[in-house]
Amino acid sequence: MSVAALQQEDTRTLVLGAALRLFTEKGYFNTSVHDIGRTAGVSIGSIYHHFGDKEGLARTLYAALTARMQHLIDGVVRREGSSHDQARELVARLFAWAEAEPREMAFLLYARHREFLPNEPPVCASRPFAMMREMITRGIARGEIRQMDVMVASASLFGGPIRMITSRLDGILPQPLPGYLDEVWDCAWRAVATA
Amino acid sequence: MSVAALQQEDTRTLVLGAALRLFTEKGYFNTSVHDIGRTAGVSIGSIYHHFGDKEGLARTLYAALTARMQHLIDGVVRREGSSHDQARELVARLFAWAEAEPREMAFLLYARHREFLPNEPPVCASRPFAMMREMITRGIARGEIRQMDVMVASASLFGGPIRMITSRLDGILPQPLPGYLDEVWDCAWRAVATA
DNA sequence: TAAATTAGAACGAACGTTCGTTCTAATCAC
DNA sequence: GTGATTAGAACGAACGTTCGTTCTAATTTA
Repeated sequence: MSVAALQQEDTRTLVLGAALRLFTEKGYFNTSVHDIGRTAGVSIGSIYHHFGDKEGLARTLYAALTARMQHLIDGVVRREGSSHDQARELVARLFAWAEAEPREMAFLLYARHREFLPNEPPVCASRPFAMMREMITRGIARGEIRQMDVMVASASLFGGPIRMITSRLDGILPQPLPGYLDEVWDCAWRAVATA
Repeated sequence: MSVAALQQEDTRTLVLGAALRLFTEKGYFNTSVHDIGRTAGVSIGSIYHHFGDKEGLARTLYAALTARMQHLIDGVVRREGSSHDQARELVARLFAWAEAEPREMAFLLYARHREFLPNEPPVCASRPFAMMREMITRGIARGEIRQMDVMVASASLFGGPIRMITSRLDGILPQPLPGYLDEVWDCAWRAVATA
Protein backbone atom coordinates (compact mmCIF):
# COMPACT_ATOMS: atom_id res chain seq x y z
CA MET A 1 0.00 0.00 0.00
CA SER A 2 1.34 3.42 -0.95
CA VAL A 3 2.02 6.18 1.55
CA ALA A 4 -0.96 8.11 0.21
CA ALA A 5 -3.25 5.16 0.63
CA LEU A 6 -2.07 4.72 4.20
CA GLN A 7 -2.76 8.34 5.02
CA GLN A 8 -6.15 7.96 3.43
CA GLU A 9 -6.91 5.01 5.67
CA ASP A 10 -5.77 7.03 8.66
CA THR A 11 -8.17 9.78 7.78
CA ARG A 12 -11.09 7.39 7.43
CA THR A 13 -10.24 5.69 10.72
CA LEU A 14 -9.86 9.03 12.48
CA VAL A 15 -13.22 10.23 11.21
CA LEU A 16 -15.04 7.00 12.04
CA GLY A 17 -13.57 7.00 15.54
CA ALA A 18 -14.63 10.58 16.18
CA ALA A 19 -18.09 9.90 14.79
CA LEU A 20 -18.56 6.82 16.98
CA ARG A 21 -17.51 8.77 20.02
CA LEU A 22 -19.68 11.79 19.37
CA PHE A 23 -22.69 9.80 18.20
CA THR A 24 -22.70 7.68 21.34
CA GLU A 25 -21.95 10.59 23.68
CA LYS A 26 -24.28 13.22 22.28
CA GLY A 27 -26.43 11.35 19.79
CA TYR A 28 -26.49 11.53 16.01
CA PHE A 29 -28.63 14.65 15.76
CA ASN A 30 -26.73 16.55 18.42
CA THR A 31 -23.51 15.97 16.51
CA SER A 32 -22.68 18.21 13.58
CA VAL A 33 -20.34 17.27 10.77
CA HIS A 34 -18.26 20.24 11.85
CA ASP A 35 -17.97 18.67 15.32
CA ILE A 36 -16.72 15.45 13.80
CA GLY A 37 -14.19 17.23 11.64
CA ARG A 38 -12.90 19.23 14.59
CA THR A 39 -12.66 16.17 16.85
CA ALA A 40 -10.93 14.09 14.21
CA GLY A 41 -8.63 16.92 13.18
CA VAL A 42 -9.81 16.60 9.61
CA SER A 43 -11.47 19.09 7.29
CA ILE A 44 -15.13 19.15 6.37
CA GLY A 45 -14.21 18.66 2.74
CA SER A 46 -12.31 15.52 3.55
CA ILE A 47 -15.26 13.99 5.29
CA TYR A 48 -17.53 14.66 2.37
CA HIS A 49 -14.89 13.39 0.01
CA HIS A 50 -14.72 10.06 1.83
CA PHE A 51 -18.26 9.48 2.97
CA GLY A 52 -20.52 11.48 0.68
CA ASP A 53 -22.76 12.88 3.37
CA LYS A 54 -23.51 12.63 7.06
CA GLU A 55 -25.81 9.69 6.57
CA GLY A 56 -23.15 7.91 4.51
CA LEU A 57 -20.77 8.29 7.41
CA ALA A 58 -23.30 6.79 9.81
CA ARG A 59 -24.02 4.00 7.35
CA THR A 60 -20.32 3.16 7.03
CA LEU A 61 -19.99 3.01 10.81
CA TYR A 62 -23.08 0.87 11.16
CA ALA A 63 -21.92 -1.53 8.45
CA ALA A 64 -18.50 -1.91 10.04
CA LEU A 65 -19.97 -2.69 13.46
CA THR A 66 -22.63 -5.12 12.25
CA ALA A 67 -19.93 -6.89 10.25
CA ARG A 68 -17.94 -7.24 13.43
CA MET A 69 -20.94 -8.58 15.30
CA GLN A 70 -21.53 -11.00 12.45
CA HIS A 71 -17.92 -12.15 12.64
CA LEU A 72 -18.28 -12.69 16.38
CA ILE A 73 -21.36 -14.85 15.89
CA ASP A 74 -19.80 -16.80 13.04
CA GLY A 75 -16.90 -17.61 15.31
CA VAL A 76 -19.29 -19.08 17.83
CA VAL A 77 -21.46 -21.03 15.41
CA ARG A 78 -18.46 -22.49 13.63
CA ARG A 79 -17.30 -24.16 16.84
CA GLU A 80 -18.85 -27.55 17.27
CA GLY A 81 -20.79 -28.35 20.38
CA SER A 82 -24.24 -28.33 21.93
CA SER A 83 -26.64 -25.42 21.51
CA HIS A 84 -26.14 -24.78 25.21
CA ASP A 85 -22.40 -24.35 24.80
CA GLN A 86 -22.76 -22.21 21.69
CA ALA A 87 -25.29 -19.87 23.24
CA ARG A 88 -23.24 -19.54 26.41
CA GLU A 89 -20.12 -18.78 24.42
CA LEU A 90 -22.05 -16.15 22.48
CA VAL A 91 -23.13 -14.42 25.67
CA ALA A 92 -19.59 -14.60 27.03
CA ARG A 93 -18.19 -12.92 23.93
CA LEU A 94 -20.86 -10.25 23.90
CA PHE A 95 -20.07 -9.47 27.53
CA ALA A 96 -16.38 -9.23 26.75
CA TRP A 97 -16.96 -7.03 23.73
CA ALA A 98 -19.28 -4.69 25.60
CA GLU A 99 -16.65 -4.33 28.29
CA ALA A 100 -13.79 -3.75 25.86
CA GLU A 101 -15.63 -1.47 23.43
CA PRO A 102 -18.66 -0.04 25.19
CA ARG A 103 -19.15 2.62 22.54
CA GLU A 104 -19.37 0.10 19.74
CA MET A 105 -21.89 -1.96 21.66
CA ALA A 106 -23.85 1.14 22.60
CA PHE A 107 -24.04 2.25 19.00
CA LEU A 108 -25.30 -1.18 17.92
CA LEU A 109 -27.78 -1.78 20.72
CA TYR A 110 -28.94 1.71 21.54
CA ALA A 111 -28.84 4.07 18.60
CA ARG A 112 -32.25 4.46 17.03
CA HIS A 113 -30.87 3.71 13.59
CA ARG A 114 -34.23 3.98 11.94
CA GLU A 115 -34.25 7.65 12.74
CA PHE A 116 -31.11 8.47 10.80
CA LEU A 117 -30.74 5.44 8.50
CA PRO A 118 -34.25 5.18 7.09
CA ASN A 119 -33.37 2.38 4.69
CA GLU A 120 -31.78 -0.01 7.16
CA PRO A 121 -33.95 -2.79 8.58
CA PRO A 122 -34.50 -2.75 12.36
CA VAL A 123 -31.73 -4.39 14.38
CA CYS A 124 -33.97 -7.21 15.57
CA ALA A 125 -34.59 -8.21 11.97
CA SER A 126 -30.89 -8.34 11.12
CA ARG A 127 -28.68 -11.38 10.54
CA PRO A 128 -27.28 -11.57 14.09
CA PHE A 129 -30.69 -11.83 15.66
CA ALA A 130 -31.82 -14.30 13.02
CA MET A 131 -28.83 -16.49 13.85
CA MET A 132 -29.72 -16.40 17.53
CA ARG A 133 -33.14 -17.71 16.61
CA GLU A 134 -31.57 -20.45 14.49
CA MET A 135 -29.50 -21.45 17.49
CA ILE A 136 -32.73 -21.83 19.44
CA THR A 137 -34.44 -23.86 16.72
CA ARG A 138 -31.51 -26.27 16.67
CA GLY A 139 -31.62 -26.51 20.45
CA ILE A 140 -35.28 -27.45 20.37
CA ALA A 141 -34.67 -30.03 17.64
CA ARG A 142 -31.89 -31.58 19.70
CA GLY A 143 -34.08 -31.73 22.77
CA GLU A 144 -31.88 -29.37 24.78
CA ILE A 145 -34.54 -26.64 24.82
CA ARG A 146 -38.20 -27.16 25.64
CA GLN A 147 -40.73 -27.21 22.83
CA MET A 148 -42.04 -23.67 22.51
CA ASP A 149 -42.48 -20.62 20.31
CA VAL A 150 -39.08 -19.66 18.93
CA MET A 151 -39.57 -15.95 19.56
CA VAL A 152 -40.48 -16.64 23.17
CA ALA A 153 -37.49 -18.89 23.65
CA SER A 154 -35.18 -16.37 22.02
CA ALA A 155 -36.43 -13.50 24.17
CA SER A 156 -36.25 -15.65 27.29
CA LEU A 157 -32.74 -16.95 26.69
CA PHE A 158 -31.09 -13.73 25.50
CA GLY A 159 -33.35 -11.10 27.06
CA GLY A 160 -31.66 -11.28 30.45
CA PRO A 161 -28.08 -11.15 29.17
CA ILE A 162 -28.87 -8.28 26.79
CA ARG A 163 -30.56 -6.41 29.60
CA MET A 164 -27.39 -6.85 31.67
CA ILE A 165 -25.37 -5.32 28.85
CA THR A 166 -27.61 -2.27 28.55
CA SER A 167 -27.59 -1.84 32.32
CA ARG A 168 -23.83 -1.88 32.27
CA LEU A 169 -23.71 0.64 29.43
CA ASP A 170 -26.06 2.85 31.46
CA GLY A 171 -23.63 2.73 34.33
CA ILE A 172 -25.96 1.08 36.83
CA LEU A 173 -23.93 -2.13 37.12
CA PRO A 174 -20.96 -1.72 39.44
CA GLN A 175 -18.90 -4.70 38.27
CA PRO A 176 -17.58 -5.63 34.81
CA LEU A 177 -19.95 -7.91 32.93
CA PRO A 178 -17.82 -11.07 32.83
CA GLY A 179 -18.08 -11.27 36.61
CA TYR A 180 -21.83 -11.80 36.30
CA LEU A 181 -21.59 -14.36 33.51
CA ASP A 182 -22.03 -17.54 35.54
CA GLU A 183 -25.03 -16.30 37.47
CA VAL A 184 -26.67 -14.69 34.45
CA TRP A 185 -26.21 -17.73 32.29
CA ASP A 186 -27.53 -20.03 34.99
CA CYS A 187 -30.77 -18.02 35.05
CA ALA A 188 -31.02 -17.72 31.28
CA TRP A 189 -30.58 -21.42 30.67
CA ARG A 190 -33.04 -22.44 33.39
CA ALA A 191 -35.64 -20.37 31.54
CA VAL A 192 -35.64 -22.56 28.45
CA ALA A 193 -33.85 -25.82 29.29
CA THR A 194 -35.65 -29.16 29.22
CA ALA A 195 -36.08 -31.02 32.52
CA MET B 1 -64.24 24.13 34.79
CA SER B 2 -64.96 27.03 32.47
CA VAL B 3 -65.43 26.71 28.74
CA ALA B 4 -62.10 28.41 28.25
CA ALA B 5 -60.34 26.04 30.56
CA LEU B 6 -61.88 23.12 28.73
CA GLN B 7 -60.70 24.43 25.38
CA GLN B 8 -57.29 24.93 26.92
CA GLU B 9 -57.22 21.32 28.01
CA ASP B 10 -58.29 20.29 24.53
CA THR B 11 -55.43 22.22 23.02
CA ARG B 12 -52.91 20.65 25.35
CA THR B 13 -54.28 17.18 24.71
CA LEU B 14 -54.30 17.72 20.97
CA VAL B 15 -50.71 18.93 20.99
CA LEU B 16 -49.49 16.13 23.24
CA GLY B 17 -51.23 13.54 21.06
CA ALA B 18 -49.71 14.92 17.89
CA ALA B 19 -46.29 15.10 19.51
CA LEU B 20 -46.49 11.51 20.72
CA ARG B 21 -47.48 10.33 17.28
CA LEU B 22 -44.81 12.26 15.40
CA PHE B 23 -42.05 11.57 17.94
CA THR B 24 -42.63 7.82 17.77
CA GLU B 25 -43.14 7.73 14.01
CA LYS B 26 -40.30 9.99 12.90
CA GLY B 27 -38.28 10.57 16.03
CA TYR B 28 -37.87 13.71 18.10
CA PHE B 29 -35.28 15.38 15.91
CA ASN B 30 -37.07 14.63 12.67
CA THR B 31 -40.17 16.34 14.01
CA SER B 32 -40.39 20.13 13.90
CA VAL B 33 -42.61 22.22 16.10
CA HIS B 34 -44.28 23.37 12.89
CA ASP B 35 -45.11 19.72 12.13
CA ILE B 36 -46.70 19.28 15.52
CA GLY B 37 -48.75 22.44 15.16
CA ARG B 38 -49.97 21.41 11.73
CA THR B 39 -50.85 17.87 12.85
CA ALA B 40 -52.64 19.06 15.96
CA GLY B 41 -54.42 21.86 14.13
CA VAL B 42 -53.01 24.37 16.57
CA SER B 43 -50.82 27.40 16.05
CA ILE B 44 -47.14 27.71 16.81
CA GLY B 45 -47.87 30.46 19.29
CA SER B 46 -50.25 28.21 21.19
CA ILE B 47 -47.65 25.53 21.59
CA TYR B 48 -45.07 27.96 22.93
CA HIS B 49 -47.66 29.51 25.18
CA HIS B 50 -48.52 26.17 26.74
CA PHE B 51 -45.21 24.36 26.80
CA GLY B 52 -42.47 26.98 26.70
CA ASP B 53 -40.28 25.26 24.17
CA LYS B 54 -39.90 22.01 22.28
CA GLU B 55 -38.05 20.37 25.12
CA GLY B 56 -40.78 21.42 27.55
CA LEU B 57 -43.29 19.70 25.35
CA ALA B 58 -41.24 16.52 25.34
CA ARG B 59 -40.75 16.77 29.10
CA THR B 60 -44.48 17.12 29.68
CA LEU B 61 -45.14 14.07 27.53
CA TYR B 62 -42.47 12.07 29.29
CA ALA B 63 -43.76 13.06 32.72
CA ALA B 64 -47.32 12.11 31.82
CA LEU B 65 -46.29 8.69 30.57
CA THR B 66 -43.95 7.85 33.43
CA ALA B 67 -46.72 8.88 35.83
CA ARG B 68 -49.00 6.44 34.08
CA MET B 69 -46.40 3.71 34.31
CA GLN B 70 -45.96 4.54 37.98
CA HIS B 71 -49.70 4.29 38.51
CA LEU B 72 -49.75 0.91 36.80
CA ILE B 73 -47.01 -0.40 39.05
CA ASP B 74 -48.62 1.02 42.17
CA GLY B 75 -51.79 -0.80 41.27
CA VAL B 76 -49.86 -4.04 41.16
CA VAL B 77 -47.83 -3.55 44.32
CA ARG B 78 -50.87 -2.48 46.31
CA ARG B 79 -52.53 -5.83 45.70
CA GLU B 80 -51.56 -8.31 48.35
CA GLY B 81 -50.04 -11.58 47.33
CA SER B 82 -46.79 -13.36 46.63
CA SER B 83 -43.94 -11.75 44.71
CA HIS B 84 -44.65 -14.29 42.02
CA ASP B 85 -48.22 -13.12 41.60
CA GLN B 86 -47.27 -9.46 41.73
CA ALA B 87 -44.55 -9.77 39.12
CA ARG B 88 -46.76 -11.83 36.85
CA GLU B 89 -49.55 -9.31 37.14
CA LEU B 90 -47.09 -6.54 36.30
CA VAL B 91 -46.01 -8.29 33.12
CA ALA B 92 -49.64 -8.96 32.19
CA ARG B 93 -50.50 -5.28 32.55
CA LEU B 94 -47.45 -4.15 30.62
CA PHE B 95 -48.40 -6.51 27.80
CA ALA B 96 -51.95 -5.18 27.78
CA TRP B 97 -50.78 -1.59 27.80
CA ALA B 98 -48.28 -2.13 25.00
CA GLU B 99 -51.03 -3.67 22.92
CA ALA B 100 -53.56 -0.93 23.66
CA GLU B 101 -51.20 2.04 23.38
CA PRO B 102 -48.14 0.96 21.44
CA ARG B 103 -47.02 4.54 20.88
CA GLU B 104 -46.97 5.32 24.58
CA MET B 105 -44.97 2.19 25.31
CA ALA B 106 -42.64 2.90 22.42
CA PHE B 107 -41.96 6.41 23.66
CA LEU B 108 -41.18 5.12 27.14
CA LEU B 109 -39.06 2.13 26.20
CA TYR B 110 -37.45 3.27 23.00
CA ALA B 111 -36.93 6.98 22.77
CA ARG B 112 -33.39 7.95 23.67
CA HIS B 113 -34.58 10.50 26.18
CA ARG B 114 -31.10 11.46 27.17
CA GLU B 115 -30.59 12.92 23.73
CA PHE B 116 -33.38 15.44 24.01
CA LEU B 117 -34.00 15.61 27.78
CA PRO B 118 -30.46 16.04 29.07
CA ASN B 119 -31.54 16.50 32.66
CA GLU B 120 -33.70 13.40 33.01
CA PRO B 121 -32.10 10.32 34.55
CA PRO B 122 -31.91 7.23 32.34
CA VAL B 123 -35.05 5.10 32.29
CA CYS B 124 -33.39 2.19 34.04
CA ALA B 125 -32.62 4.44 36.99
CA SER B 126 -36.21 5.66 37.30
CA ARG B 127 -38.81 4.77 39.93
CA PRO B 128 -40.53 2.02 37.90
CA PHE B 129 -37.34 0.07 37.47
CA ALA B 130 -36.40 0.61 41.08
CA MET B 131 -39.76 -0.83 42.14
CA MET B 132 -39.17 -3.88 40.00
CA ARG B 133 -35.95 -4.43 41.87
CA GLU B 134 -37.74 -4.02 45.19
CA MET B 135 -40.19 -6.68 44.08
CA ILE B 136 -37.23 -8.97 43.52
CA THR B 137 -35.64 -8.20 46.87
CA ARG B 138 -38.89 -9.06 48.62
CA GLY B 139 -39.14 -12.28 46.63
CA ILE B 140 -35.67 -13.30 47.73
CA ALA B 141 -36.44 -12.48 51.34
CA ARG B 142 -39.60 -14.58 51.18
CA GLY B 143 -37.70 -17.48 49.68
CA GLU B 144 -39.64 -17.42 46.42
CA ILE B 145 -36.63 -16.33 44.42
CA ARG B 146 -33.18 -17.86 44.65
CA GLN B 147 -30.46 -16.03 46.53
CA MET B 148 -28.58 -13.96 43.97
CA ASP B 149 -27.51 -10.52 42.83
CA VAL B 150 -30.59 -8.31 42.57
CA MET B 151 -29.57 -6.81 39.24
CA VAL B 152 -29.08 -10.25 37.78
CA ALA B 153 -32.42 -11.45 39.08
CA SER B 154 -34.17 -8.35 37.79
CA ALA B 155 -32.67 -8.64 34.34
CA SER B 156 -33.43 -12.35 34.24
CA LEU B 157 -37.03 -12.05 35.35
CA PHE B 158 -38.06 -9.01 33.32
CA GLY B 159 -35.57 -9.13 30.44
CA GLY B 160 -37.53 -11.72 28.49
CA PRO B 161 -40.92 -10.04 28.85
CA ILE B 162 -39.51 -6.61 27.99
CA ARG B 163 -37.78 -8.09 24.96
CA MET B 164 -41.12 -9.50 23.85
CA ILE B 165 -42.65 -6.05 24.09
CA THR B 166 -39.94 -4.41 21.99
CA SER B 167 -40.21 -7.21 19.44
CA ARG B 168 -43.92 -6.61 19.19
CA LEU B 169 -43.39 -2.86 18.80
CA ASP B 170 -40.90 -3.61 16.03
CA GLY B 171 -43.55 -5.62 14.25
CA ILE B 172 -41.71 -8.93 14.30
CA LEU B 173 -44.22 -10.67 16.58
CA PRO B 174 -47.29 -11.86 14.65
CA GLN B 175 -49.68 -12.30 17.58
CA PRO B 176 -50.84 -9.82 20.24
CA LEU B 177 -48.71 -9.96 23.36
CA PRO B 178 -51.29 -11.34 25.82
CA GLY B 179 -51.39 -14.56 23.78
CA TYR B 180 -47.75 -15.18 24.70
CA LEU B 181 -48.15 -14.35 28.37
CA ASP B 182 -48.39 -17.88 29.81
CA GLU B 183 -45.40 -19.20 27.90
CA VAL B 184 -43.29 -16.10 28.51
CA TRP B 185 -44.04 -16.02 32.19
CA ASP B 186 -43.31 -19.71 32.58
CA CYS B 187 -39.81 -19.12 31.19
CA ALA B 188 -39.22 -15.95 33.16
CA TRP B 189 -40.18 -17.49 36.46
CA ARG B 190 -38.14 -20.64 35.91
CA ALA B 191 -35.11 -18.38 35.51
CA VAL B 192 -35.20 -17.12 39.09
CA ALA B 193 -37.55 -19.38 41.09
CA THR B 194 -36.29 -21.48 43.97
CA ALA B 195 -36.43 -25.27 43.55
C1' DT C 1 -63.11 47.21 28.48
C1' DA C 2 -59.19 44.60 30.29
C1' DA C 3 -56.89 40.42 30.29
C1' DA C 4 -55.80 36.15 28.34
C1' DT C 5 -55.16 33.45 24.37
C1' DT C 6 -54.22 32.45 19.59
C1' DA C 7 -52.47 33.15 14.98
C1' DG C 8 -48.85 33.05 11.75
C1' DA C 9 -45.38 36.14 9.64
C1' DA C 10 -40.69 37.17 10.54
C1' DC C 11 -36.16 36.44 12.60
C1' DG C 12 -31.61 34.69 13.42
C1' DA C 13 -28.63 30.97 14.45
C1' DA C 14 -27.04 26.56 13.20
C1' DC C 15 -26.60 23.04 10.10
C1' DG C 16 -25.53 20.08 5.99
C1' DT C 17 -23.52 20.65 1.83
C1' DT C 18 -20.95 22.59 -2.21
C1' DC C 19 -17.09 24.15 -4.74
C1' DG C 20 -12.91 26.46 -6.15
C1' DT C 21 -8.47 25.99 -4.57
C1' DT C 22 -4.11 24.10 -2.62
C1' DC C 23 -1.19 20.41 -1.57
C1' DT C 24 1.01 15.87 -2.19
C1' DA C 25 2.99 12.13 -4.32
C1' DA C 26 3.14 9.09 -8.02
C1' DT C 27 4.01 8.74 -13.07
C1' DC C 28 5.84 10.06 -17.38
C1' DA C 29 9.07 12.30 -20.79
C1' DC C 30 13.54 12.98 -22.22
C1' DG D 1 18.04 11.98 -12.83
C1' DT D 2 15.32 16.07 -13.42
C1' DG D 3 11.39 18.65 -14.65
C1' DA D 4 6.56 18.36 -16.29
C1' DT D 5 2.16 16.34 -15.76
C1' DT D 6 -1.56 14.37 -13.49
C1' DA D 7 -4.80 12.27 -10.03
C1' DG D 8 -7.07 12.84 -6.21
C1' DA D 9 -6.94 13.99 -1.18
C1' DA D 10 -7.49 17.80 1.91
C1' DC D 11 -9.11 22.26 2.84
C1' DG D 12 -12.46 25.78 4.53
C1' DA D 13 -15.18 29.89 3.22
C1' DA D 14 -19.65 30.54 1.56
C1' DC D 15 -24.44 29.21 0.45
C1' DG D 16 -29.17 27.97 0.98
C1' DT D 17 -32.28 25.80 3.98
C1' DT D 18 -34.44 24.46 8.10
C1' DC D 19 -35.79 24.98 12.56
C1' DG D 20 -36.74 26.82 17.14
C1' DT D 21 -38.26 30.89 18.78
C1' DT D 22 -40.15 35.70 19.11
C1' DC D 23 -43.25 39.34 18.12
C1' DT D 24 -47.30 41.80 17.15
C1' DA D 25 -51.84 42.07 15.77
C1' DA D 26 -56.34 39.89 16.03
C1' DT D 27 -59.64 37.39 18.61
C1' DT D 28 -61.98 35.60 22.42
C1' DT D 29 -63.41 35.53 27.22
C1' DA D 30 -65.33 37.34 31.41
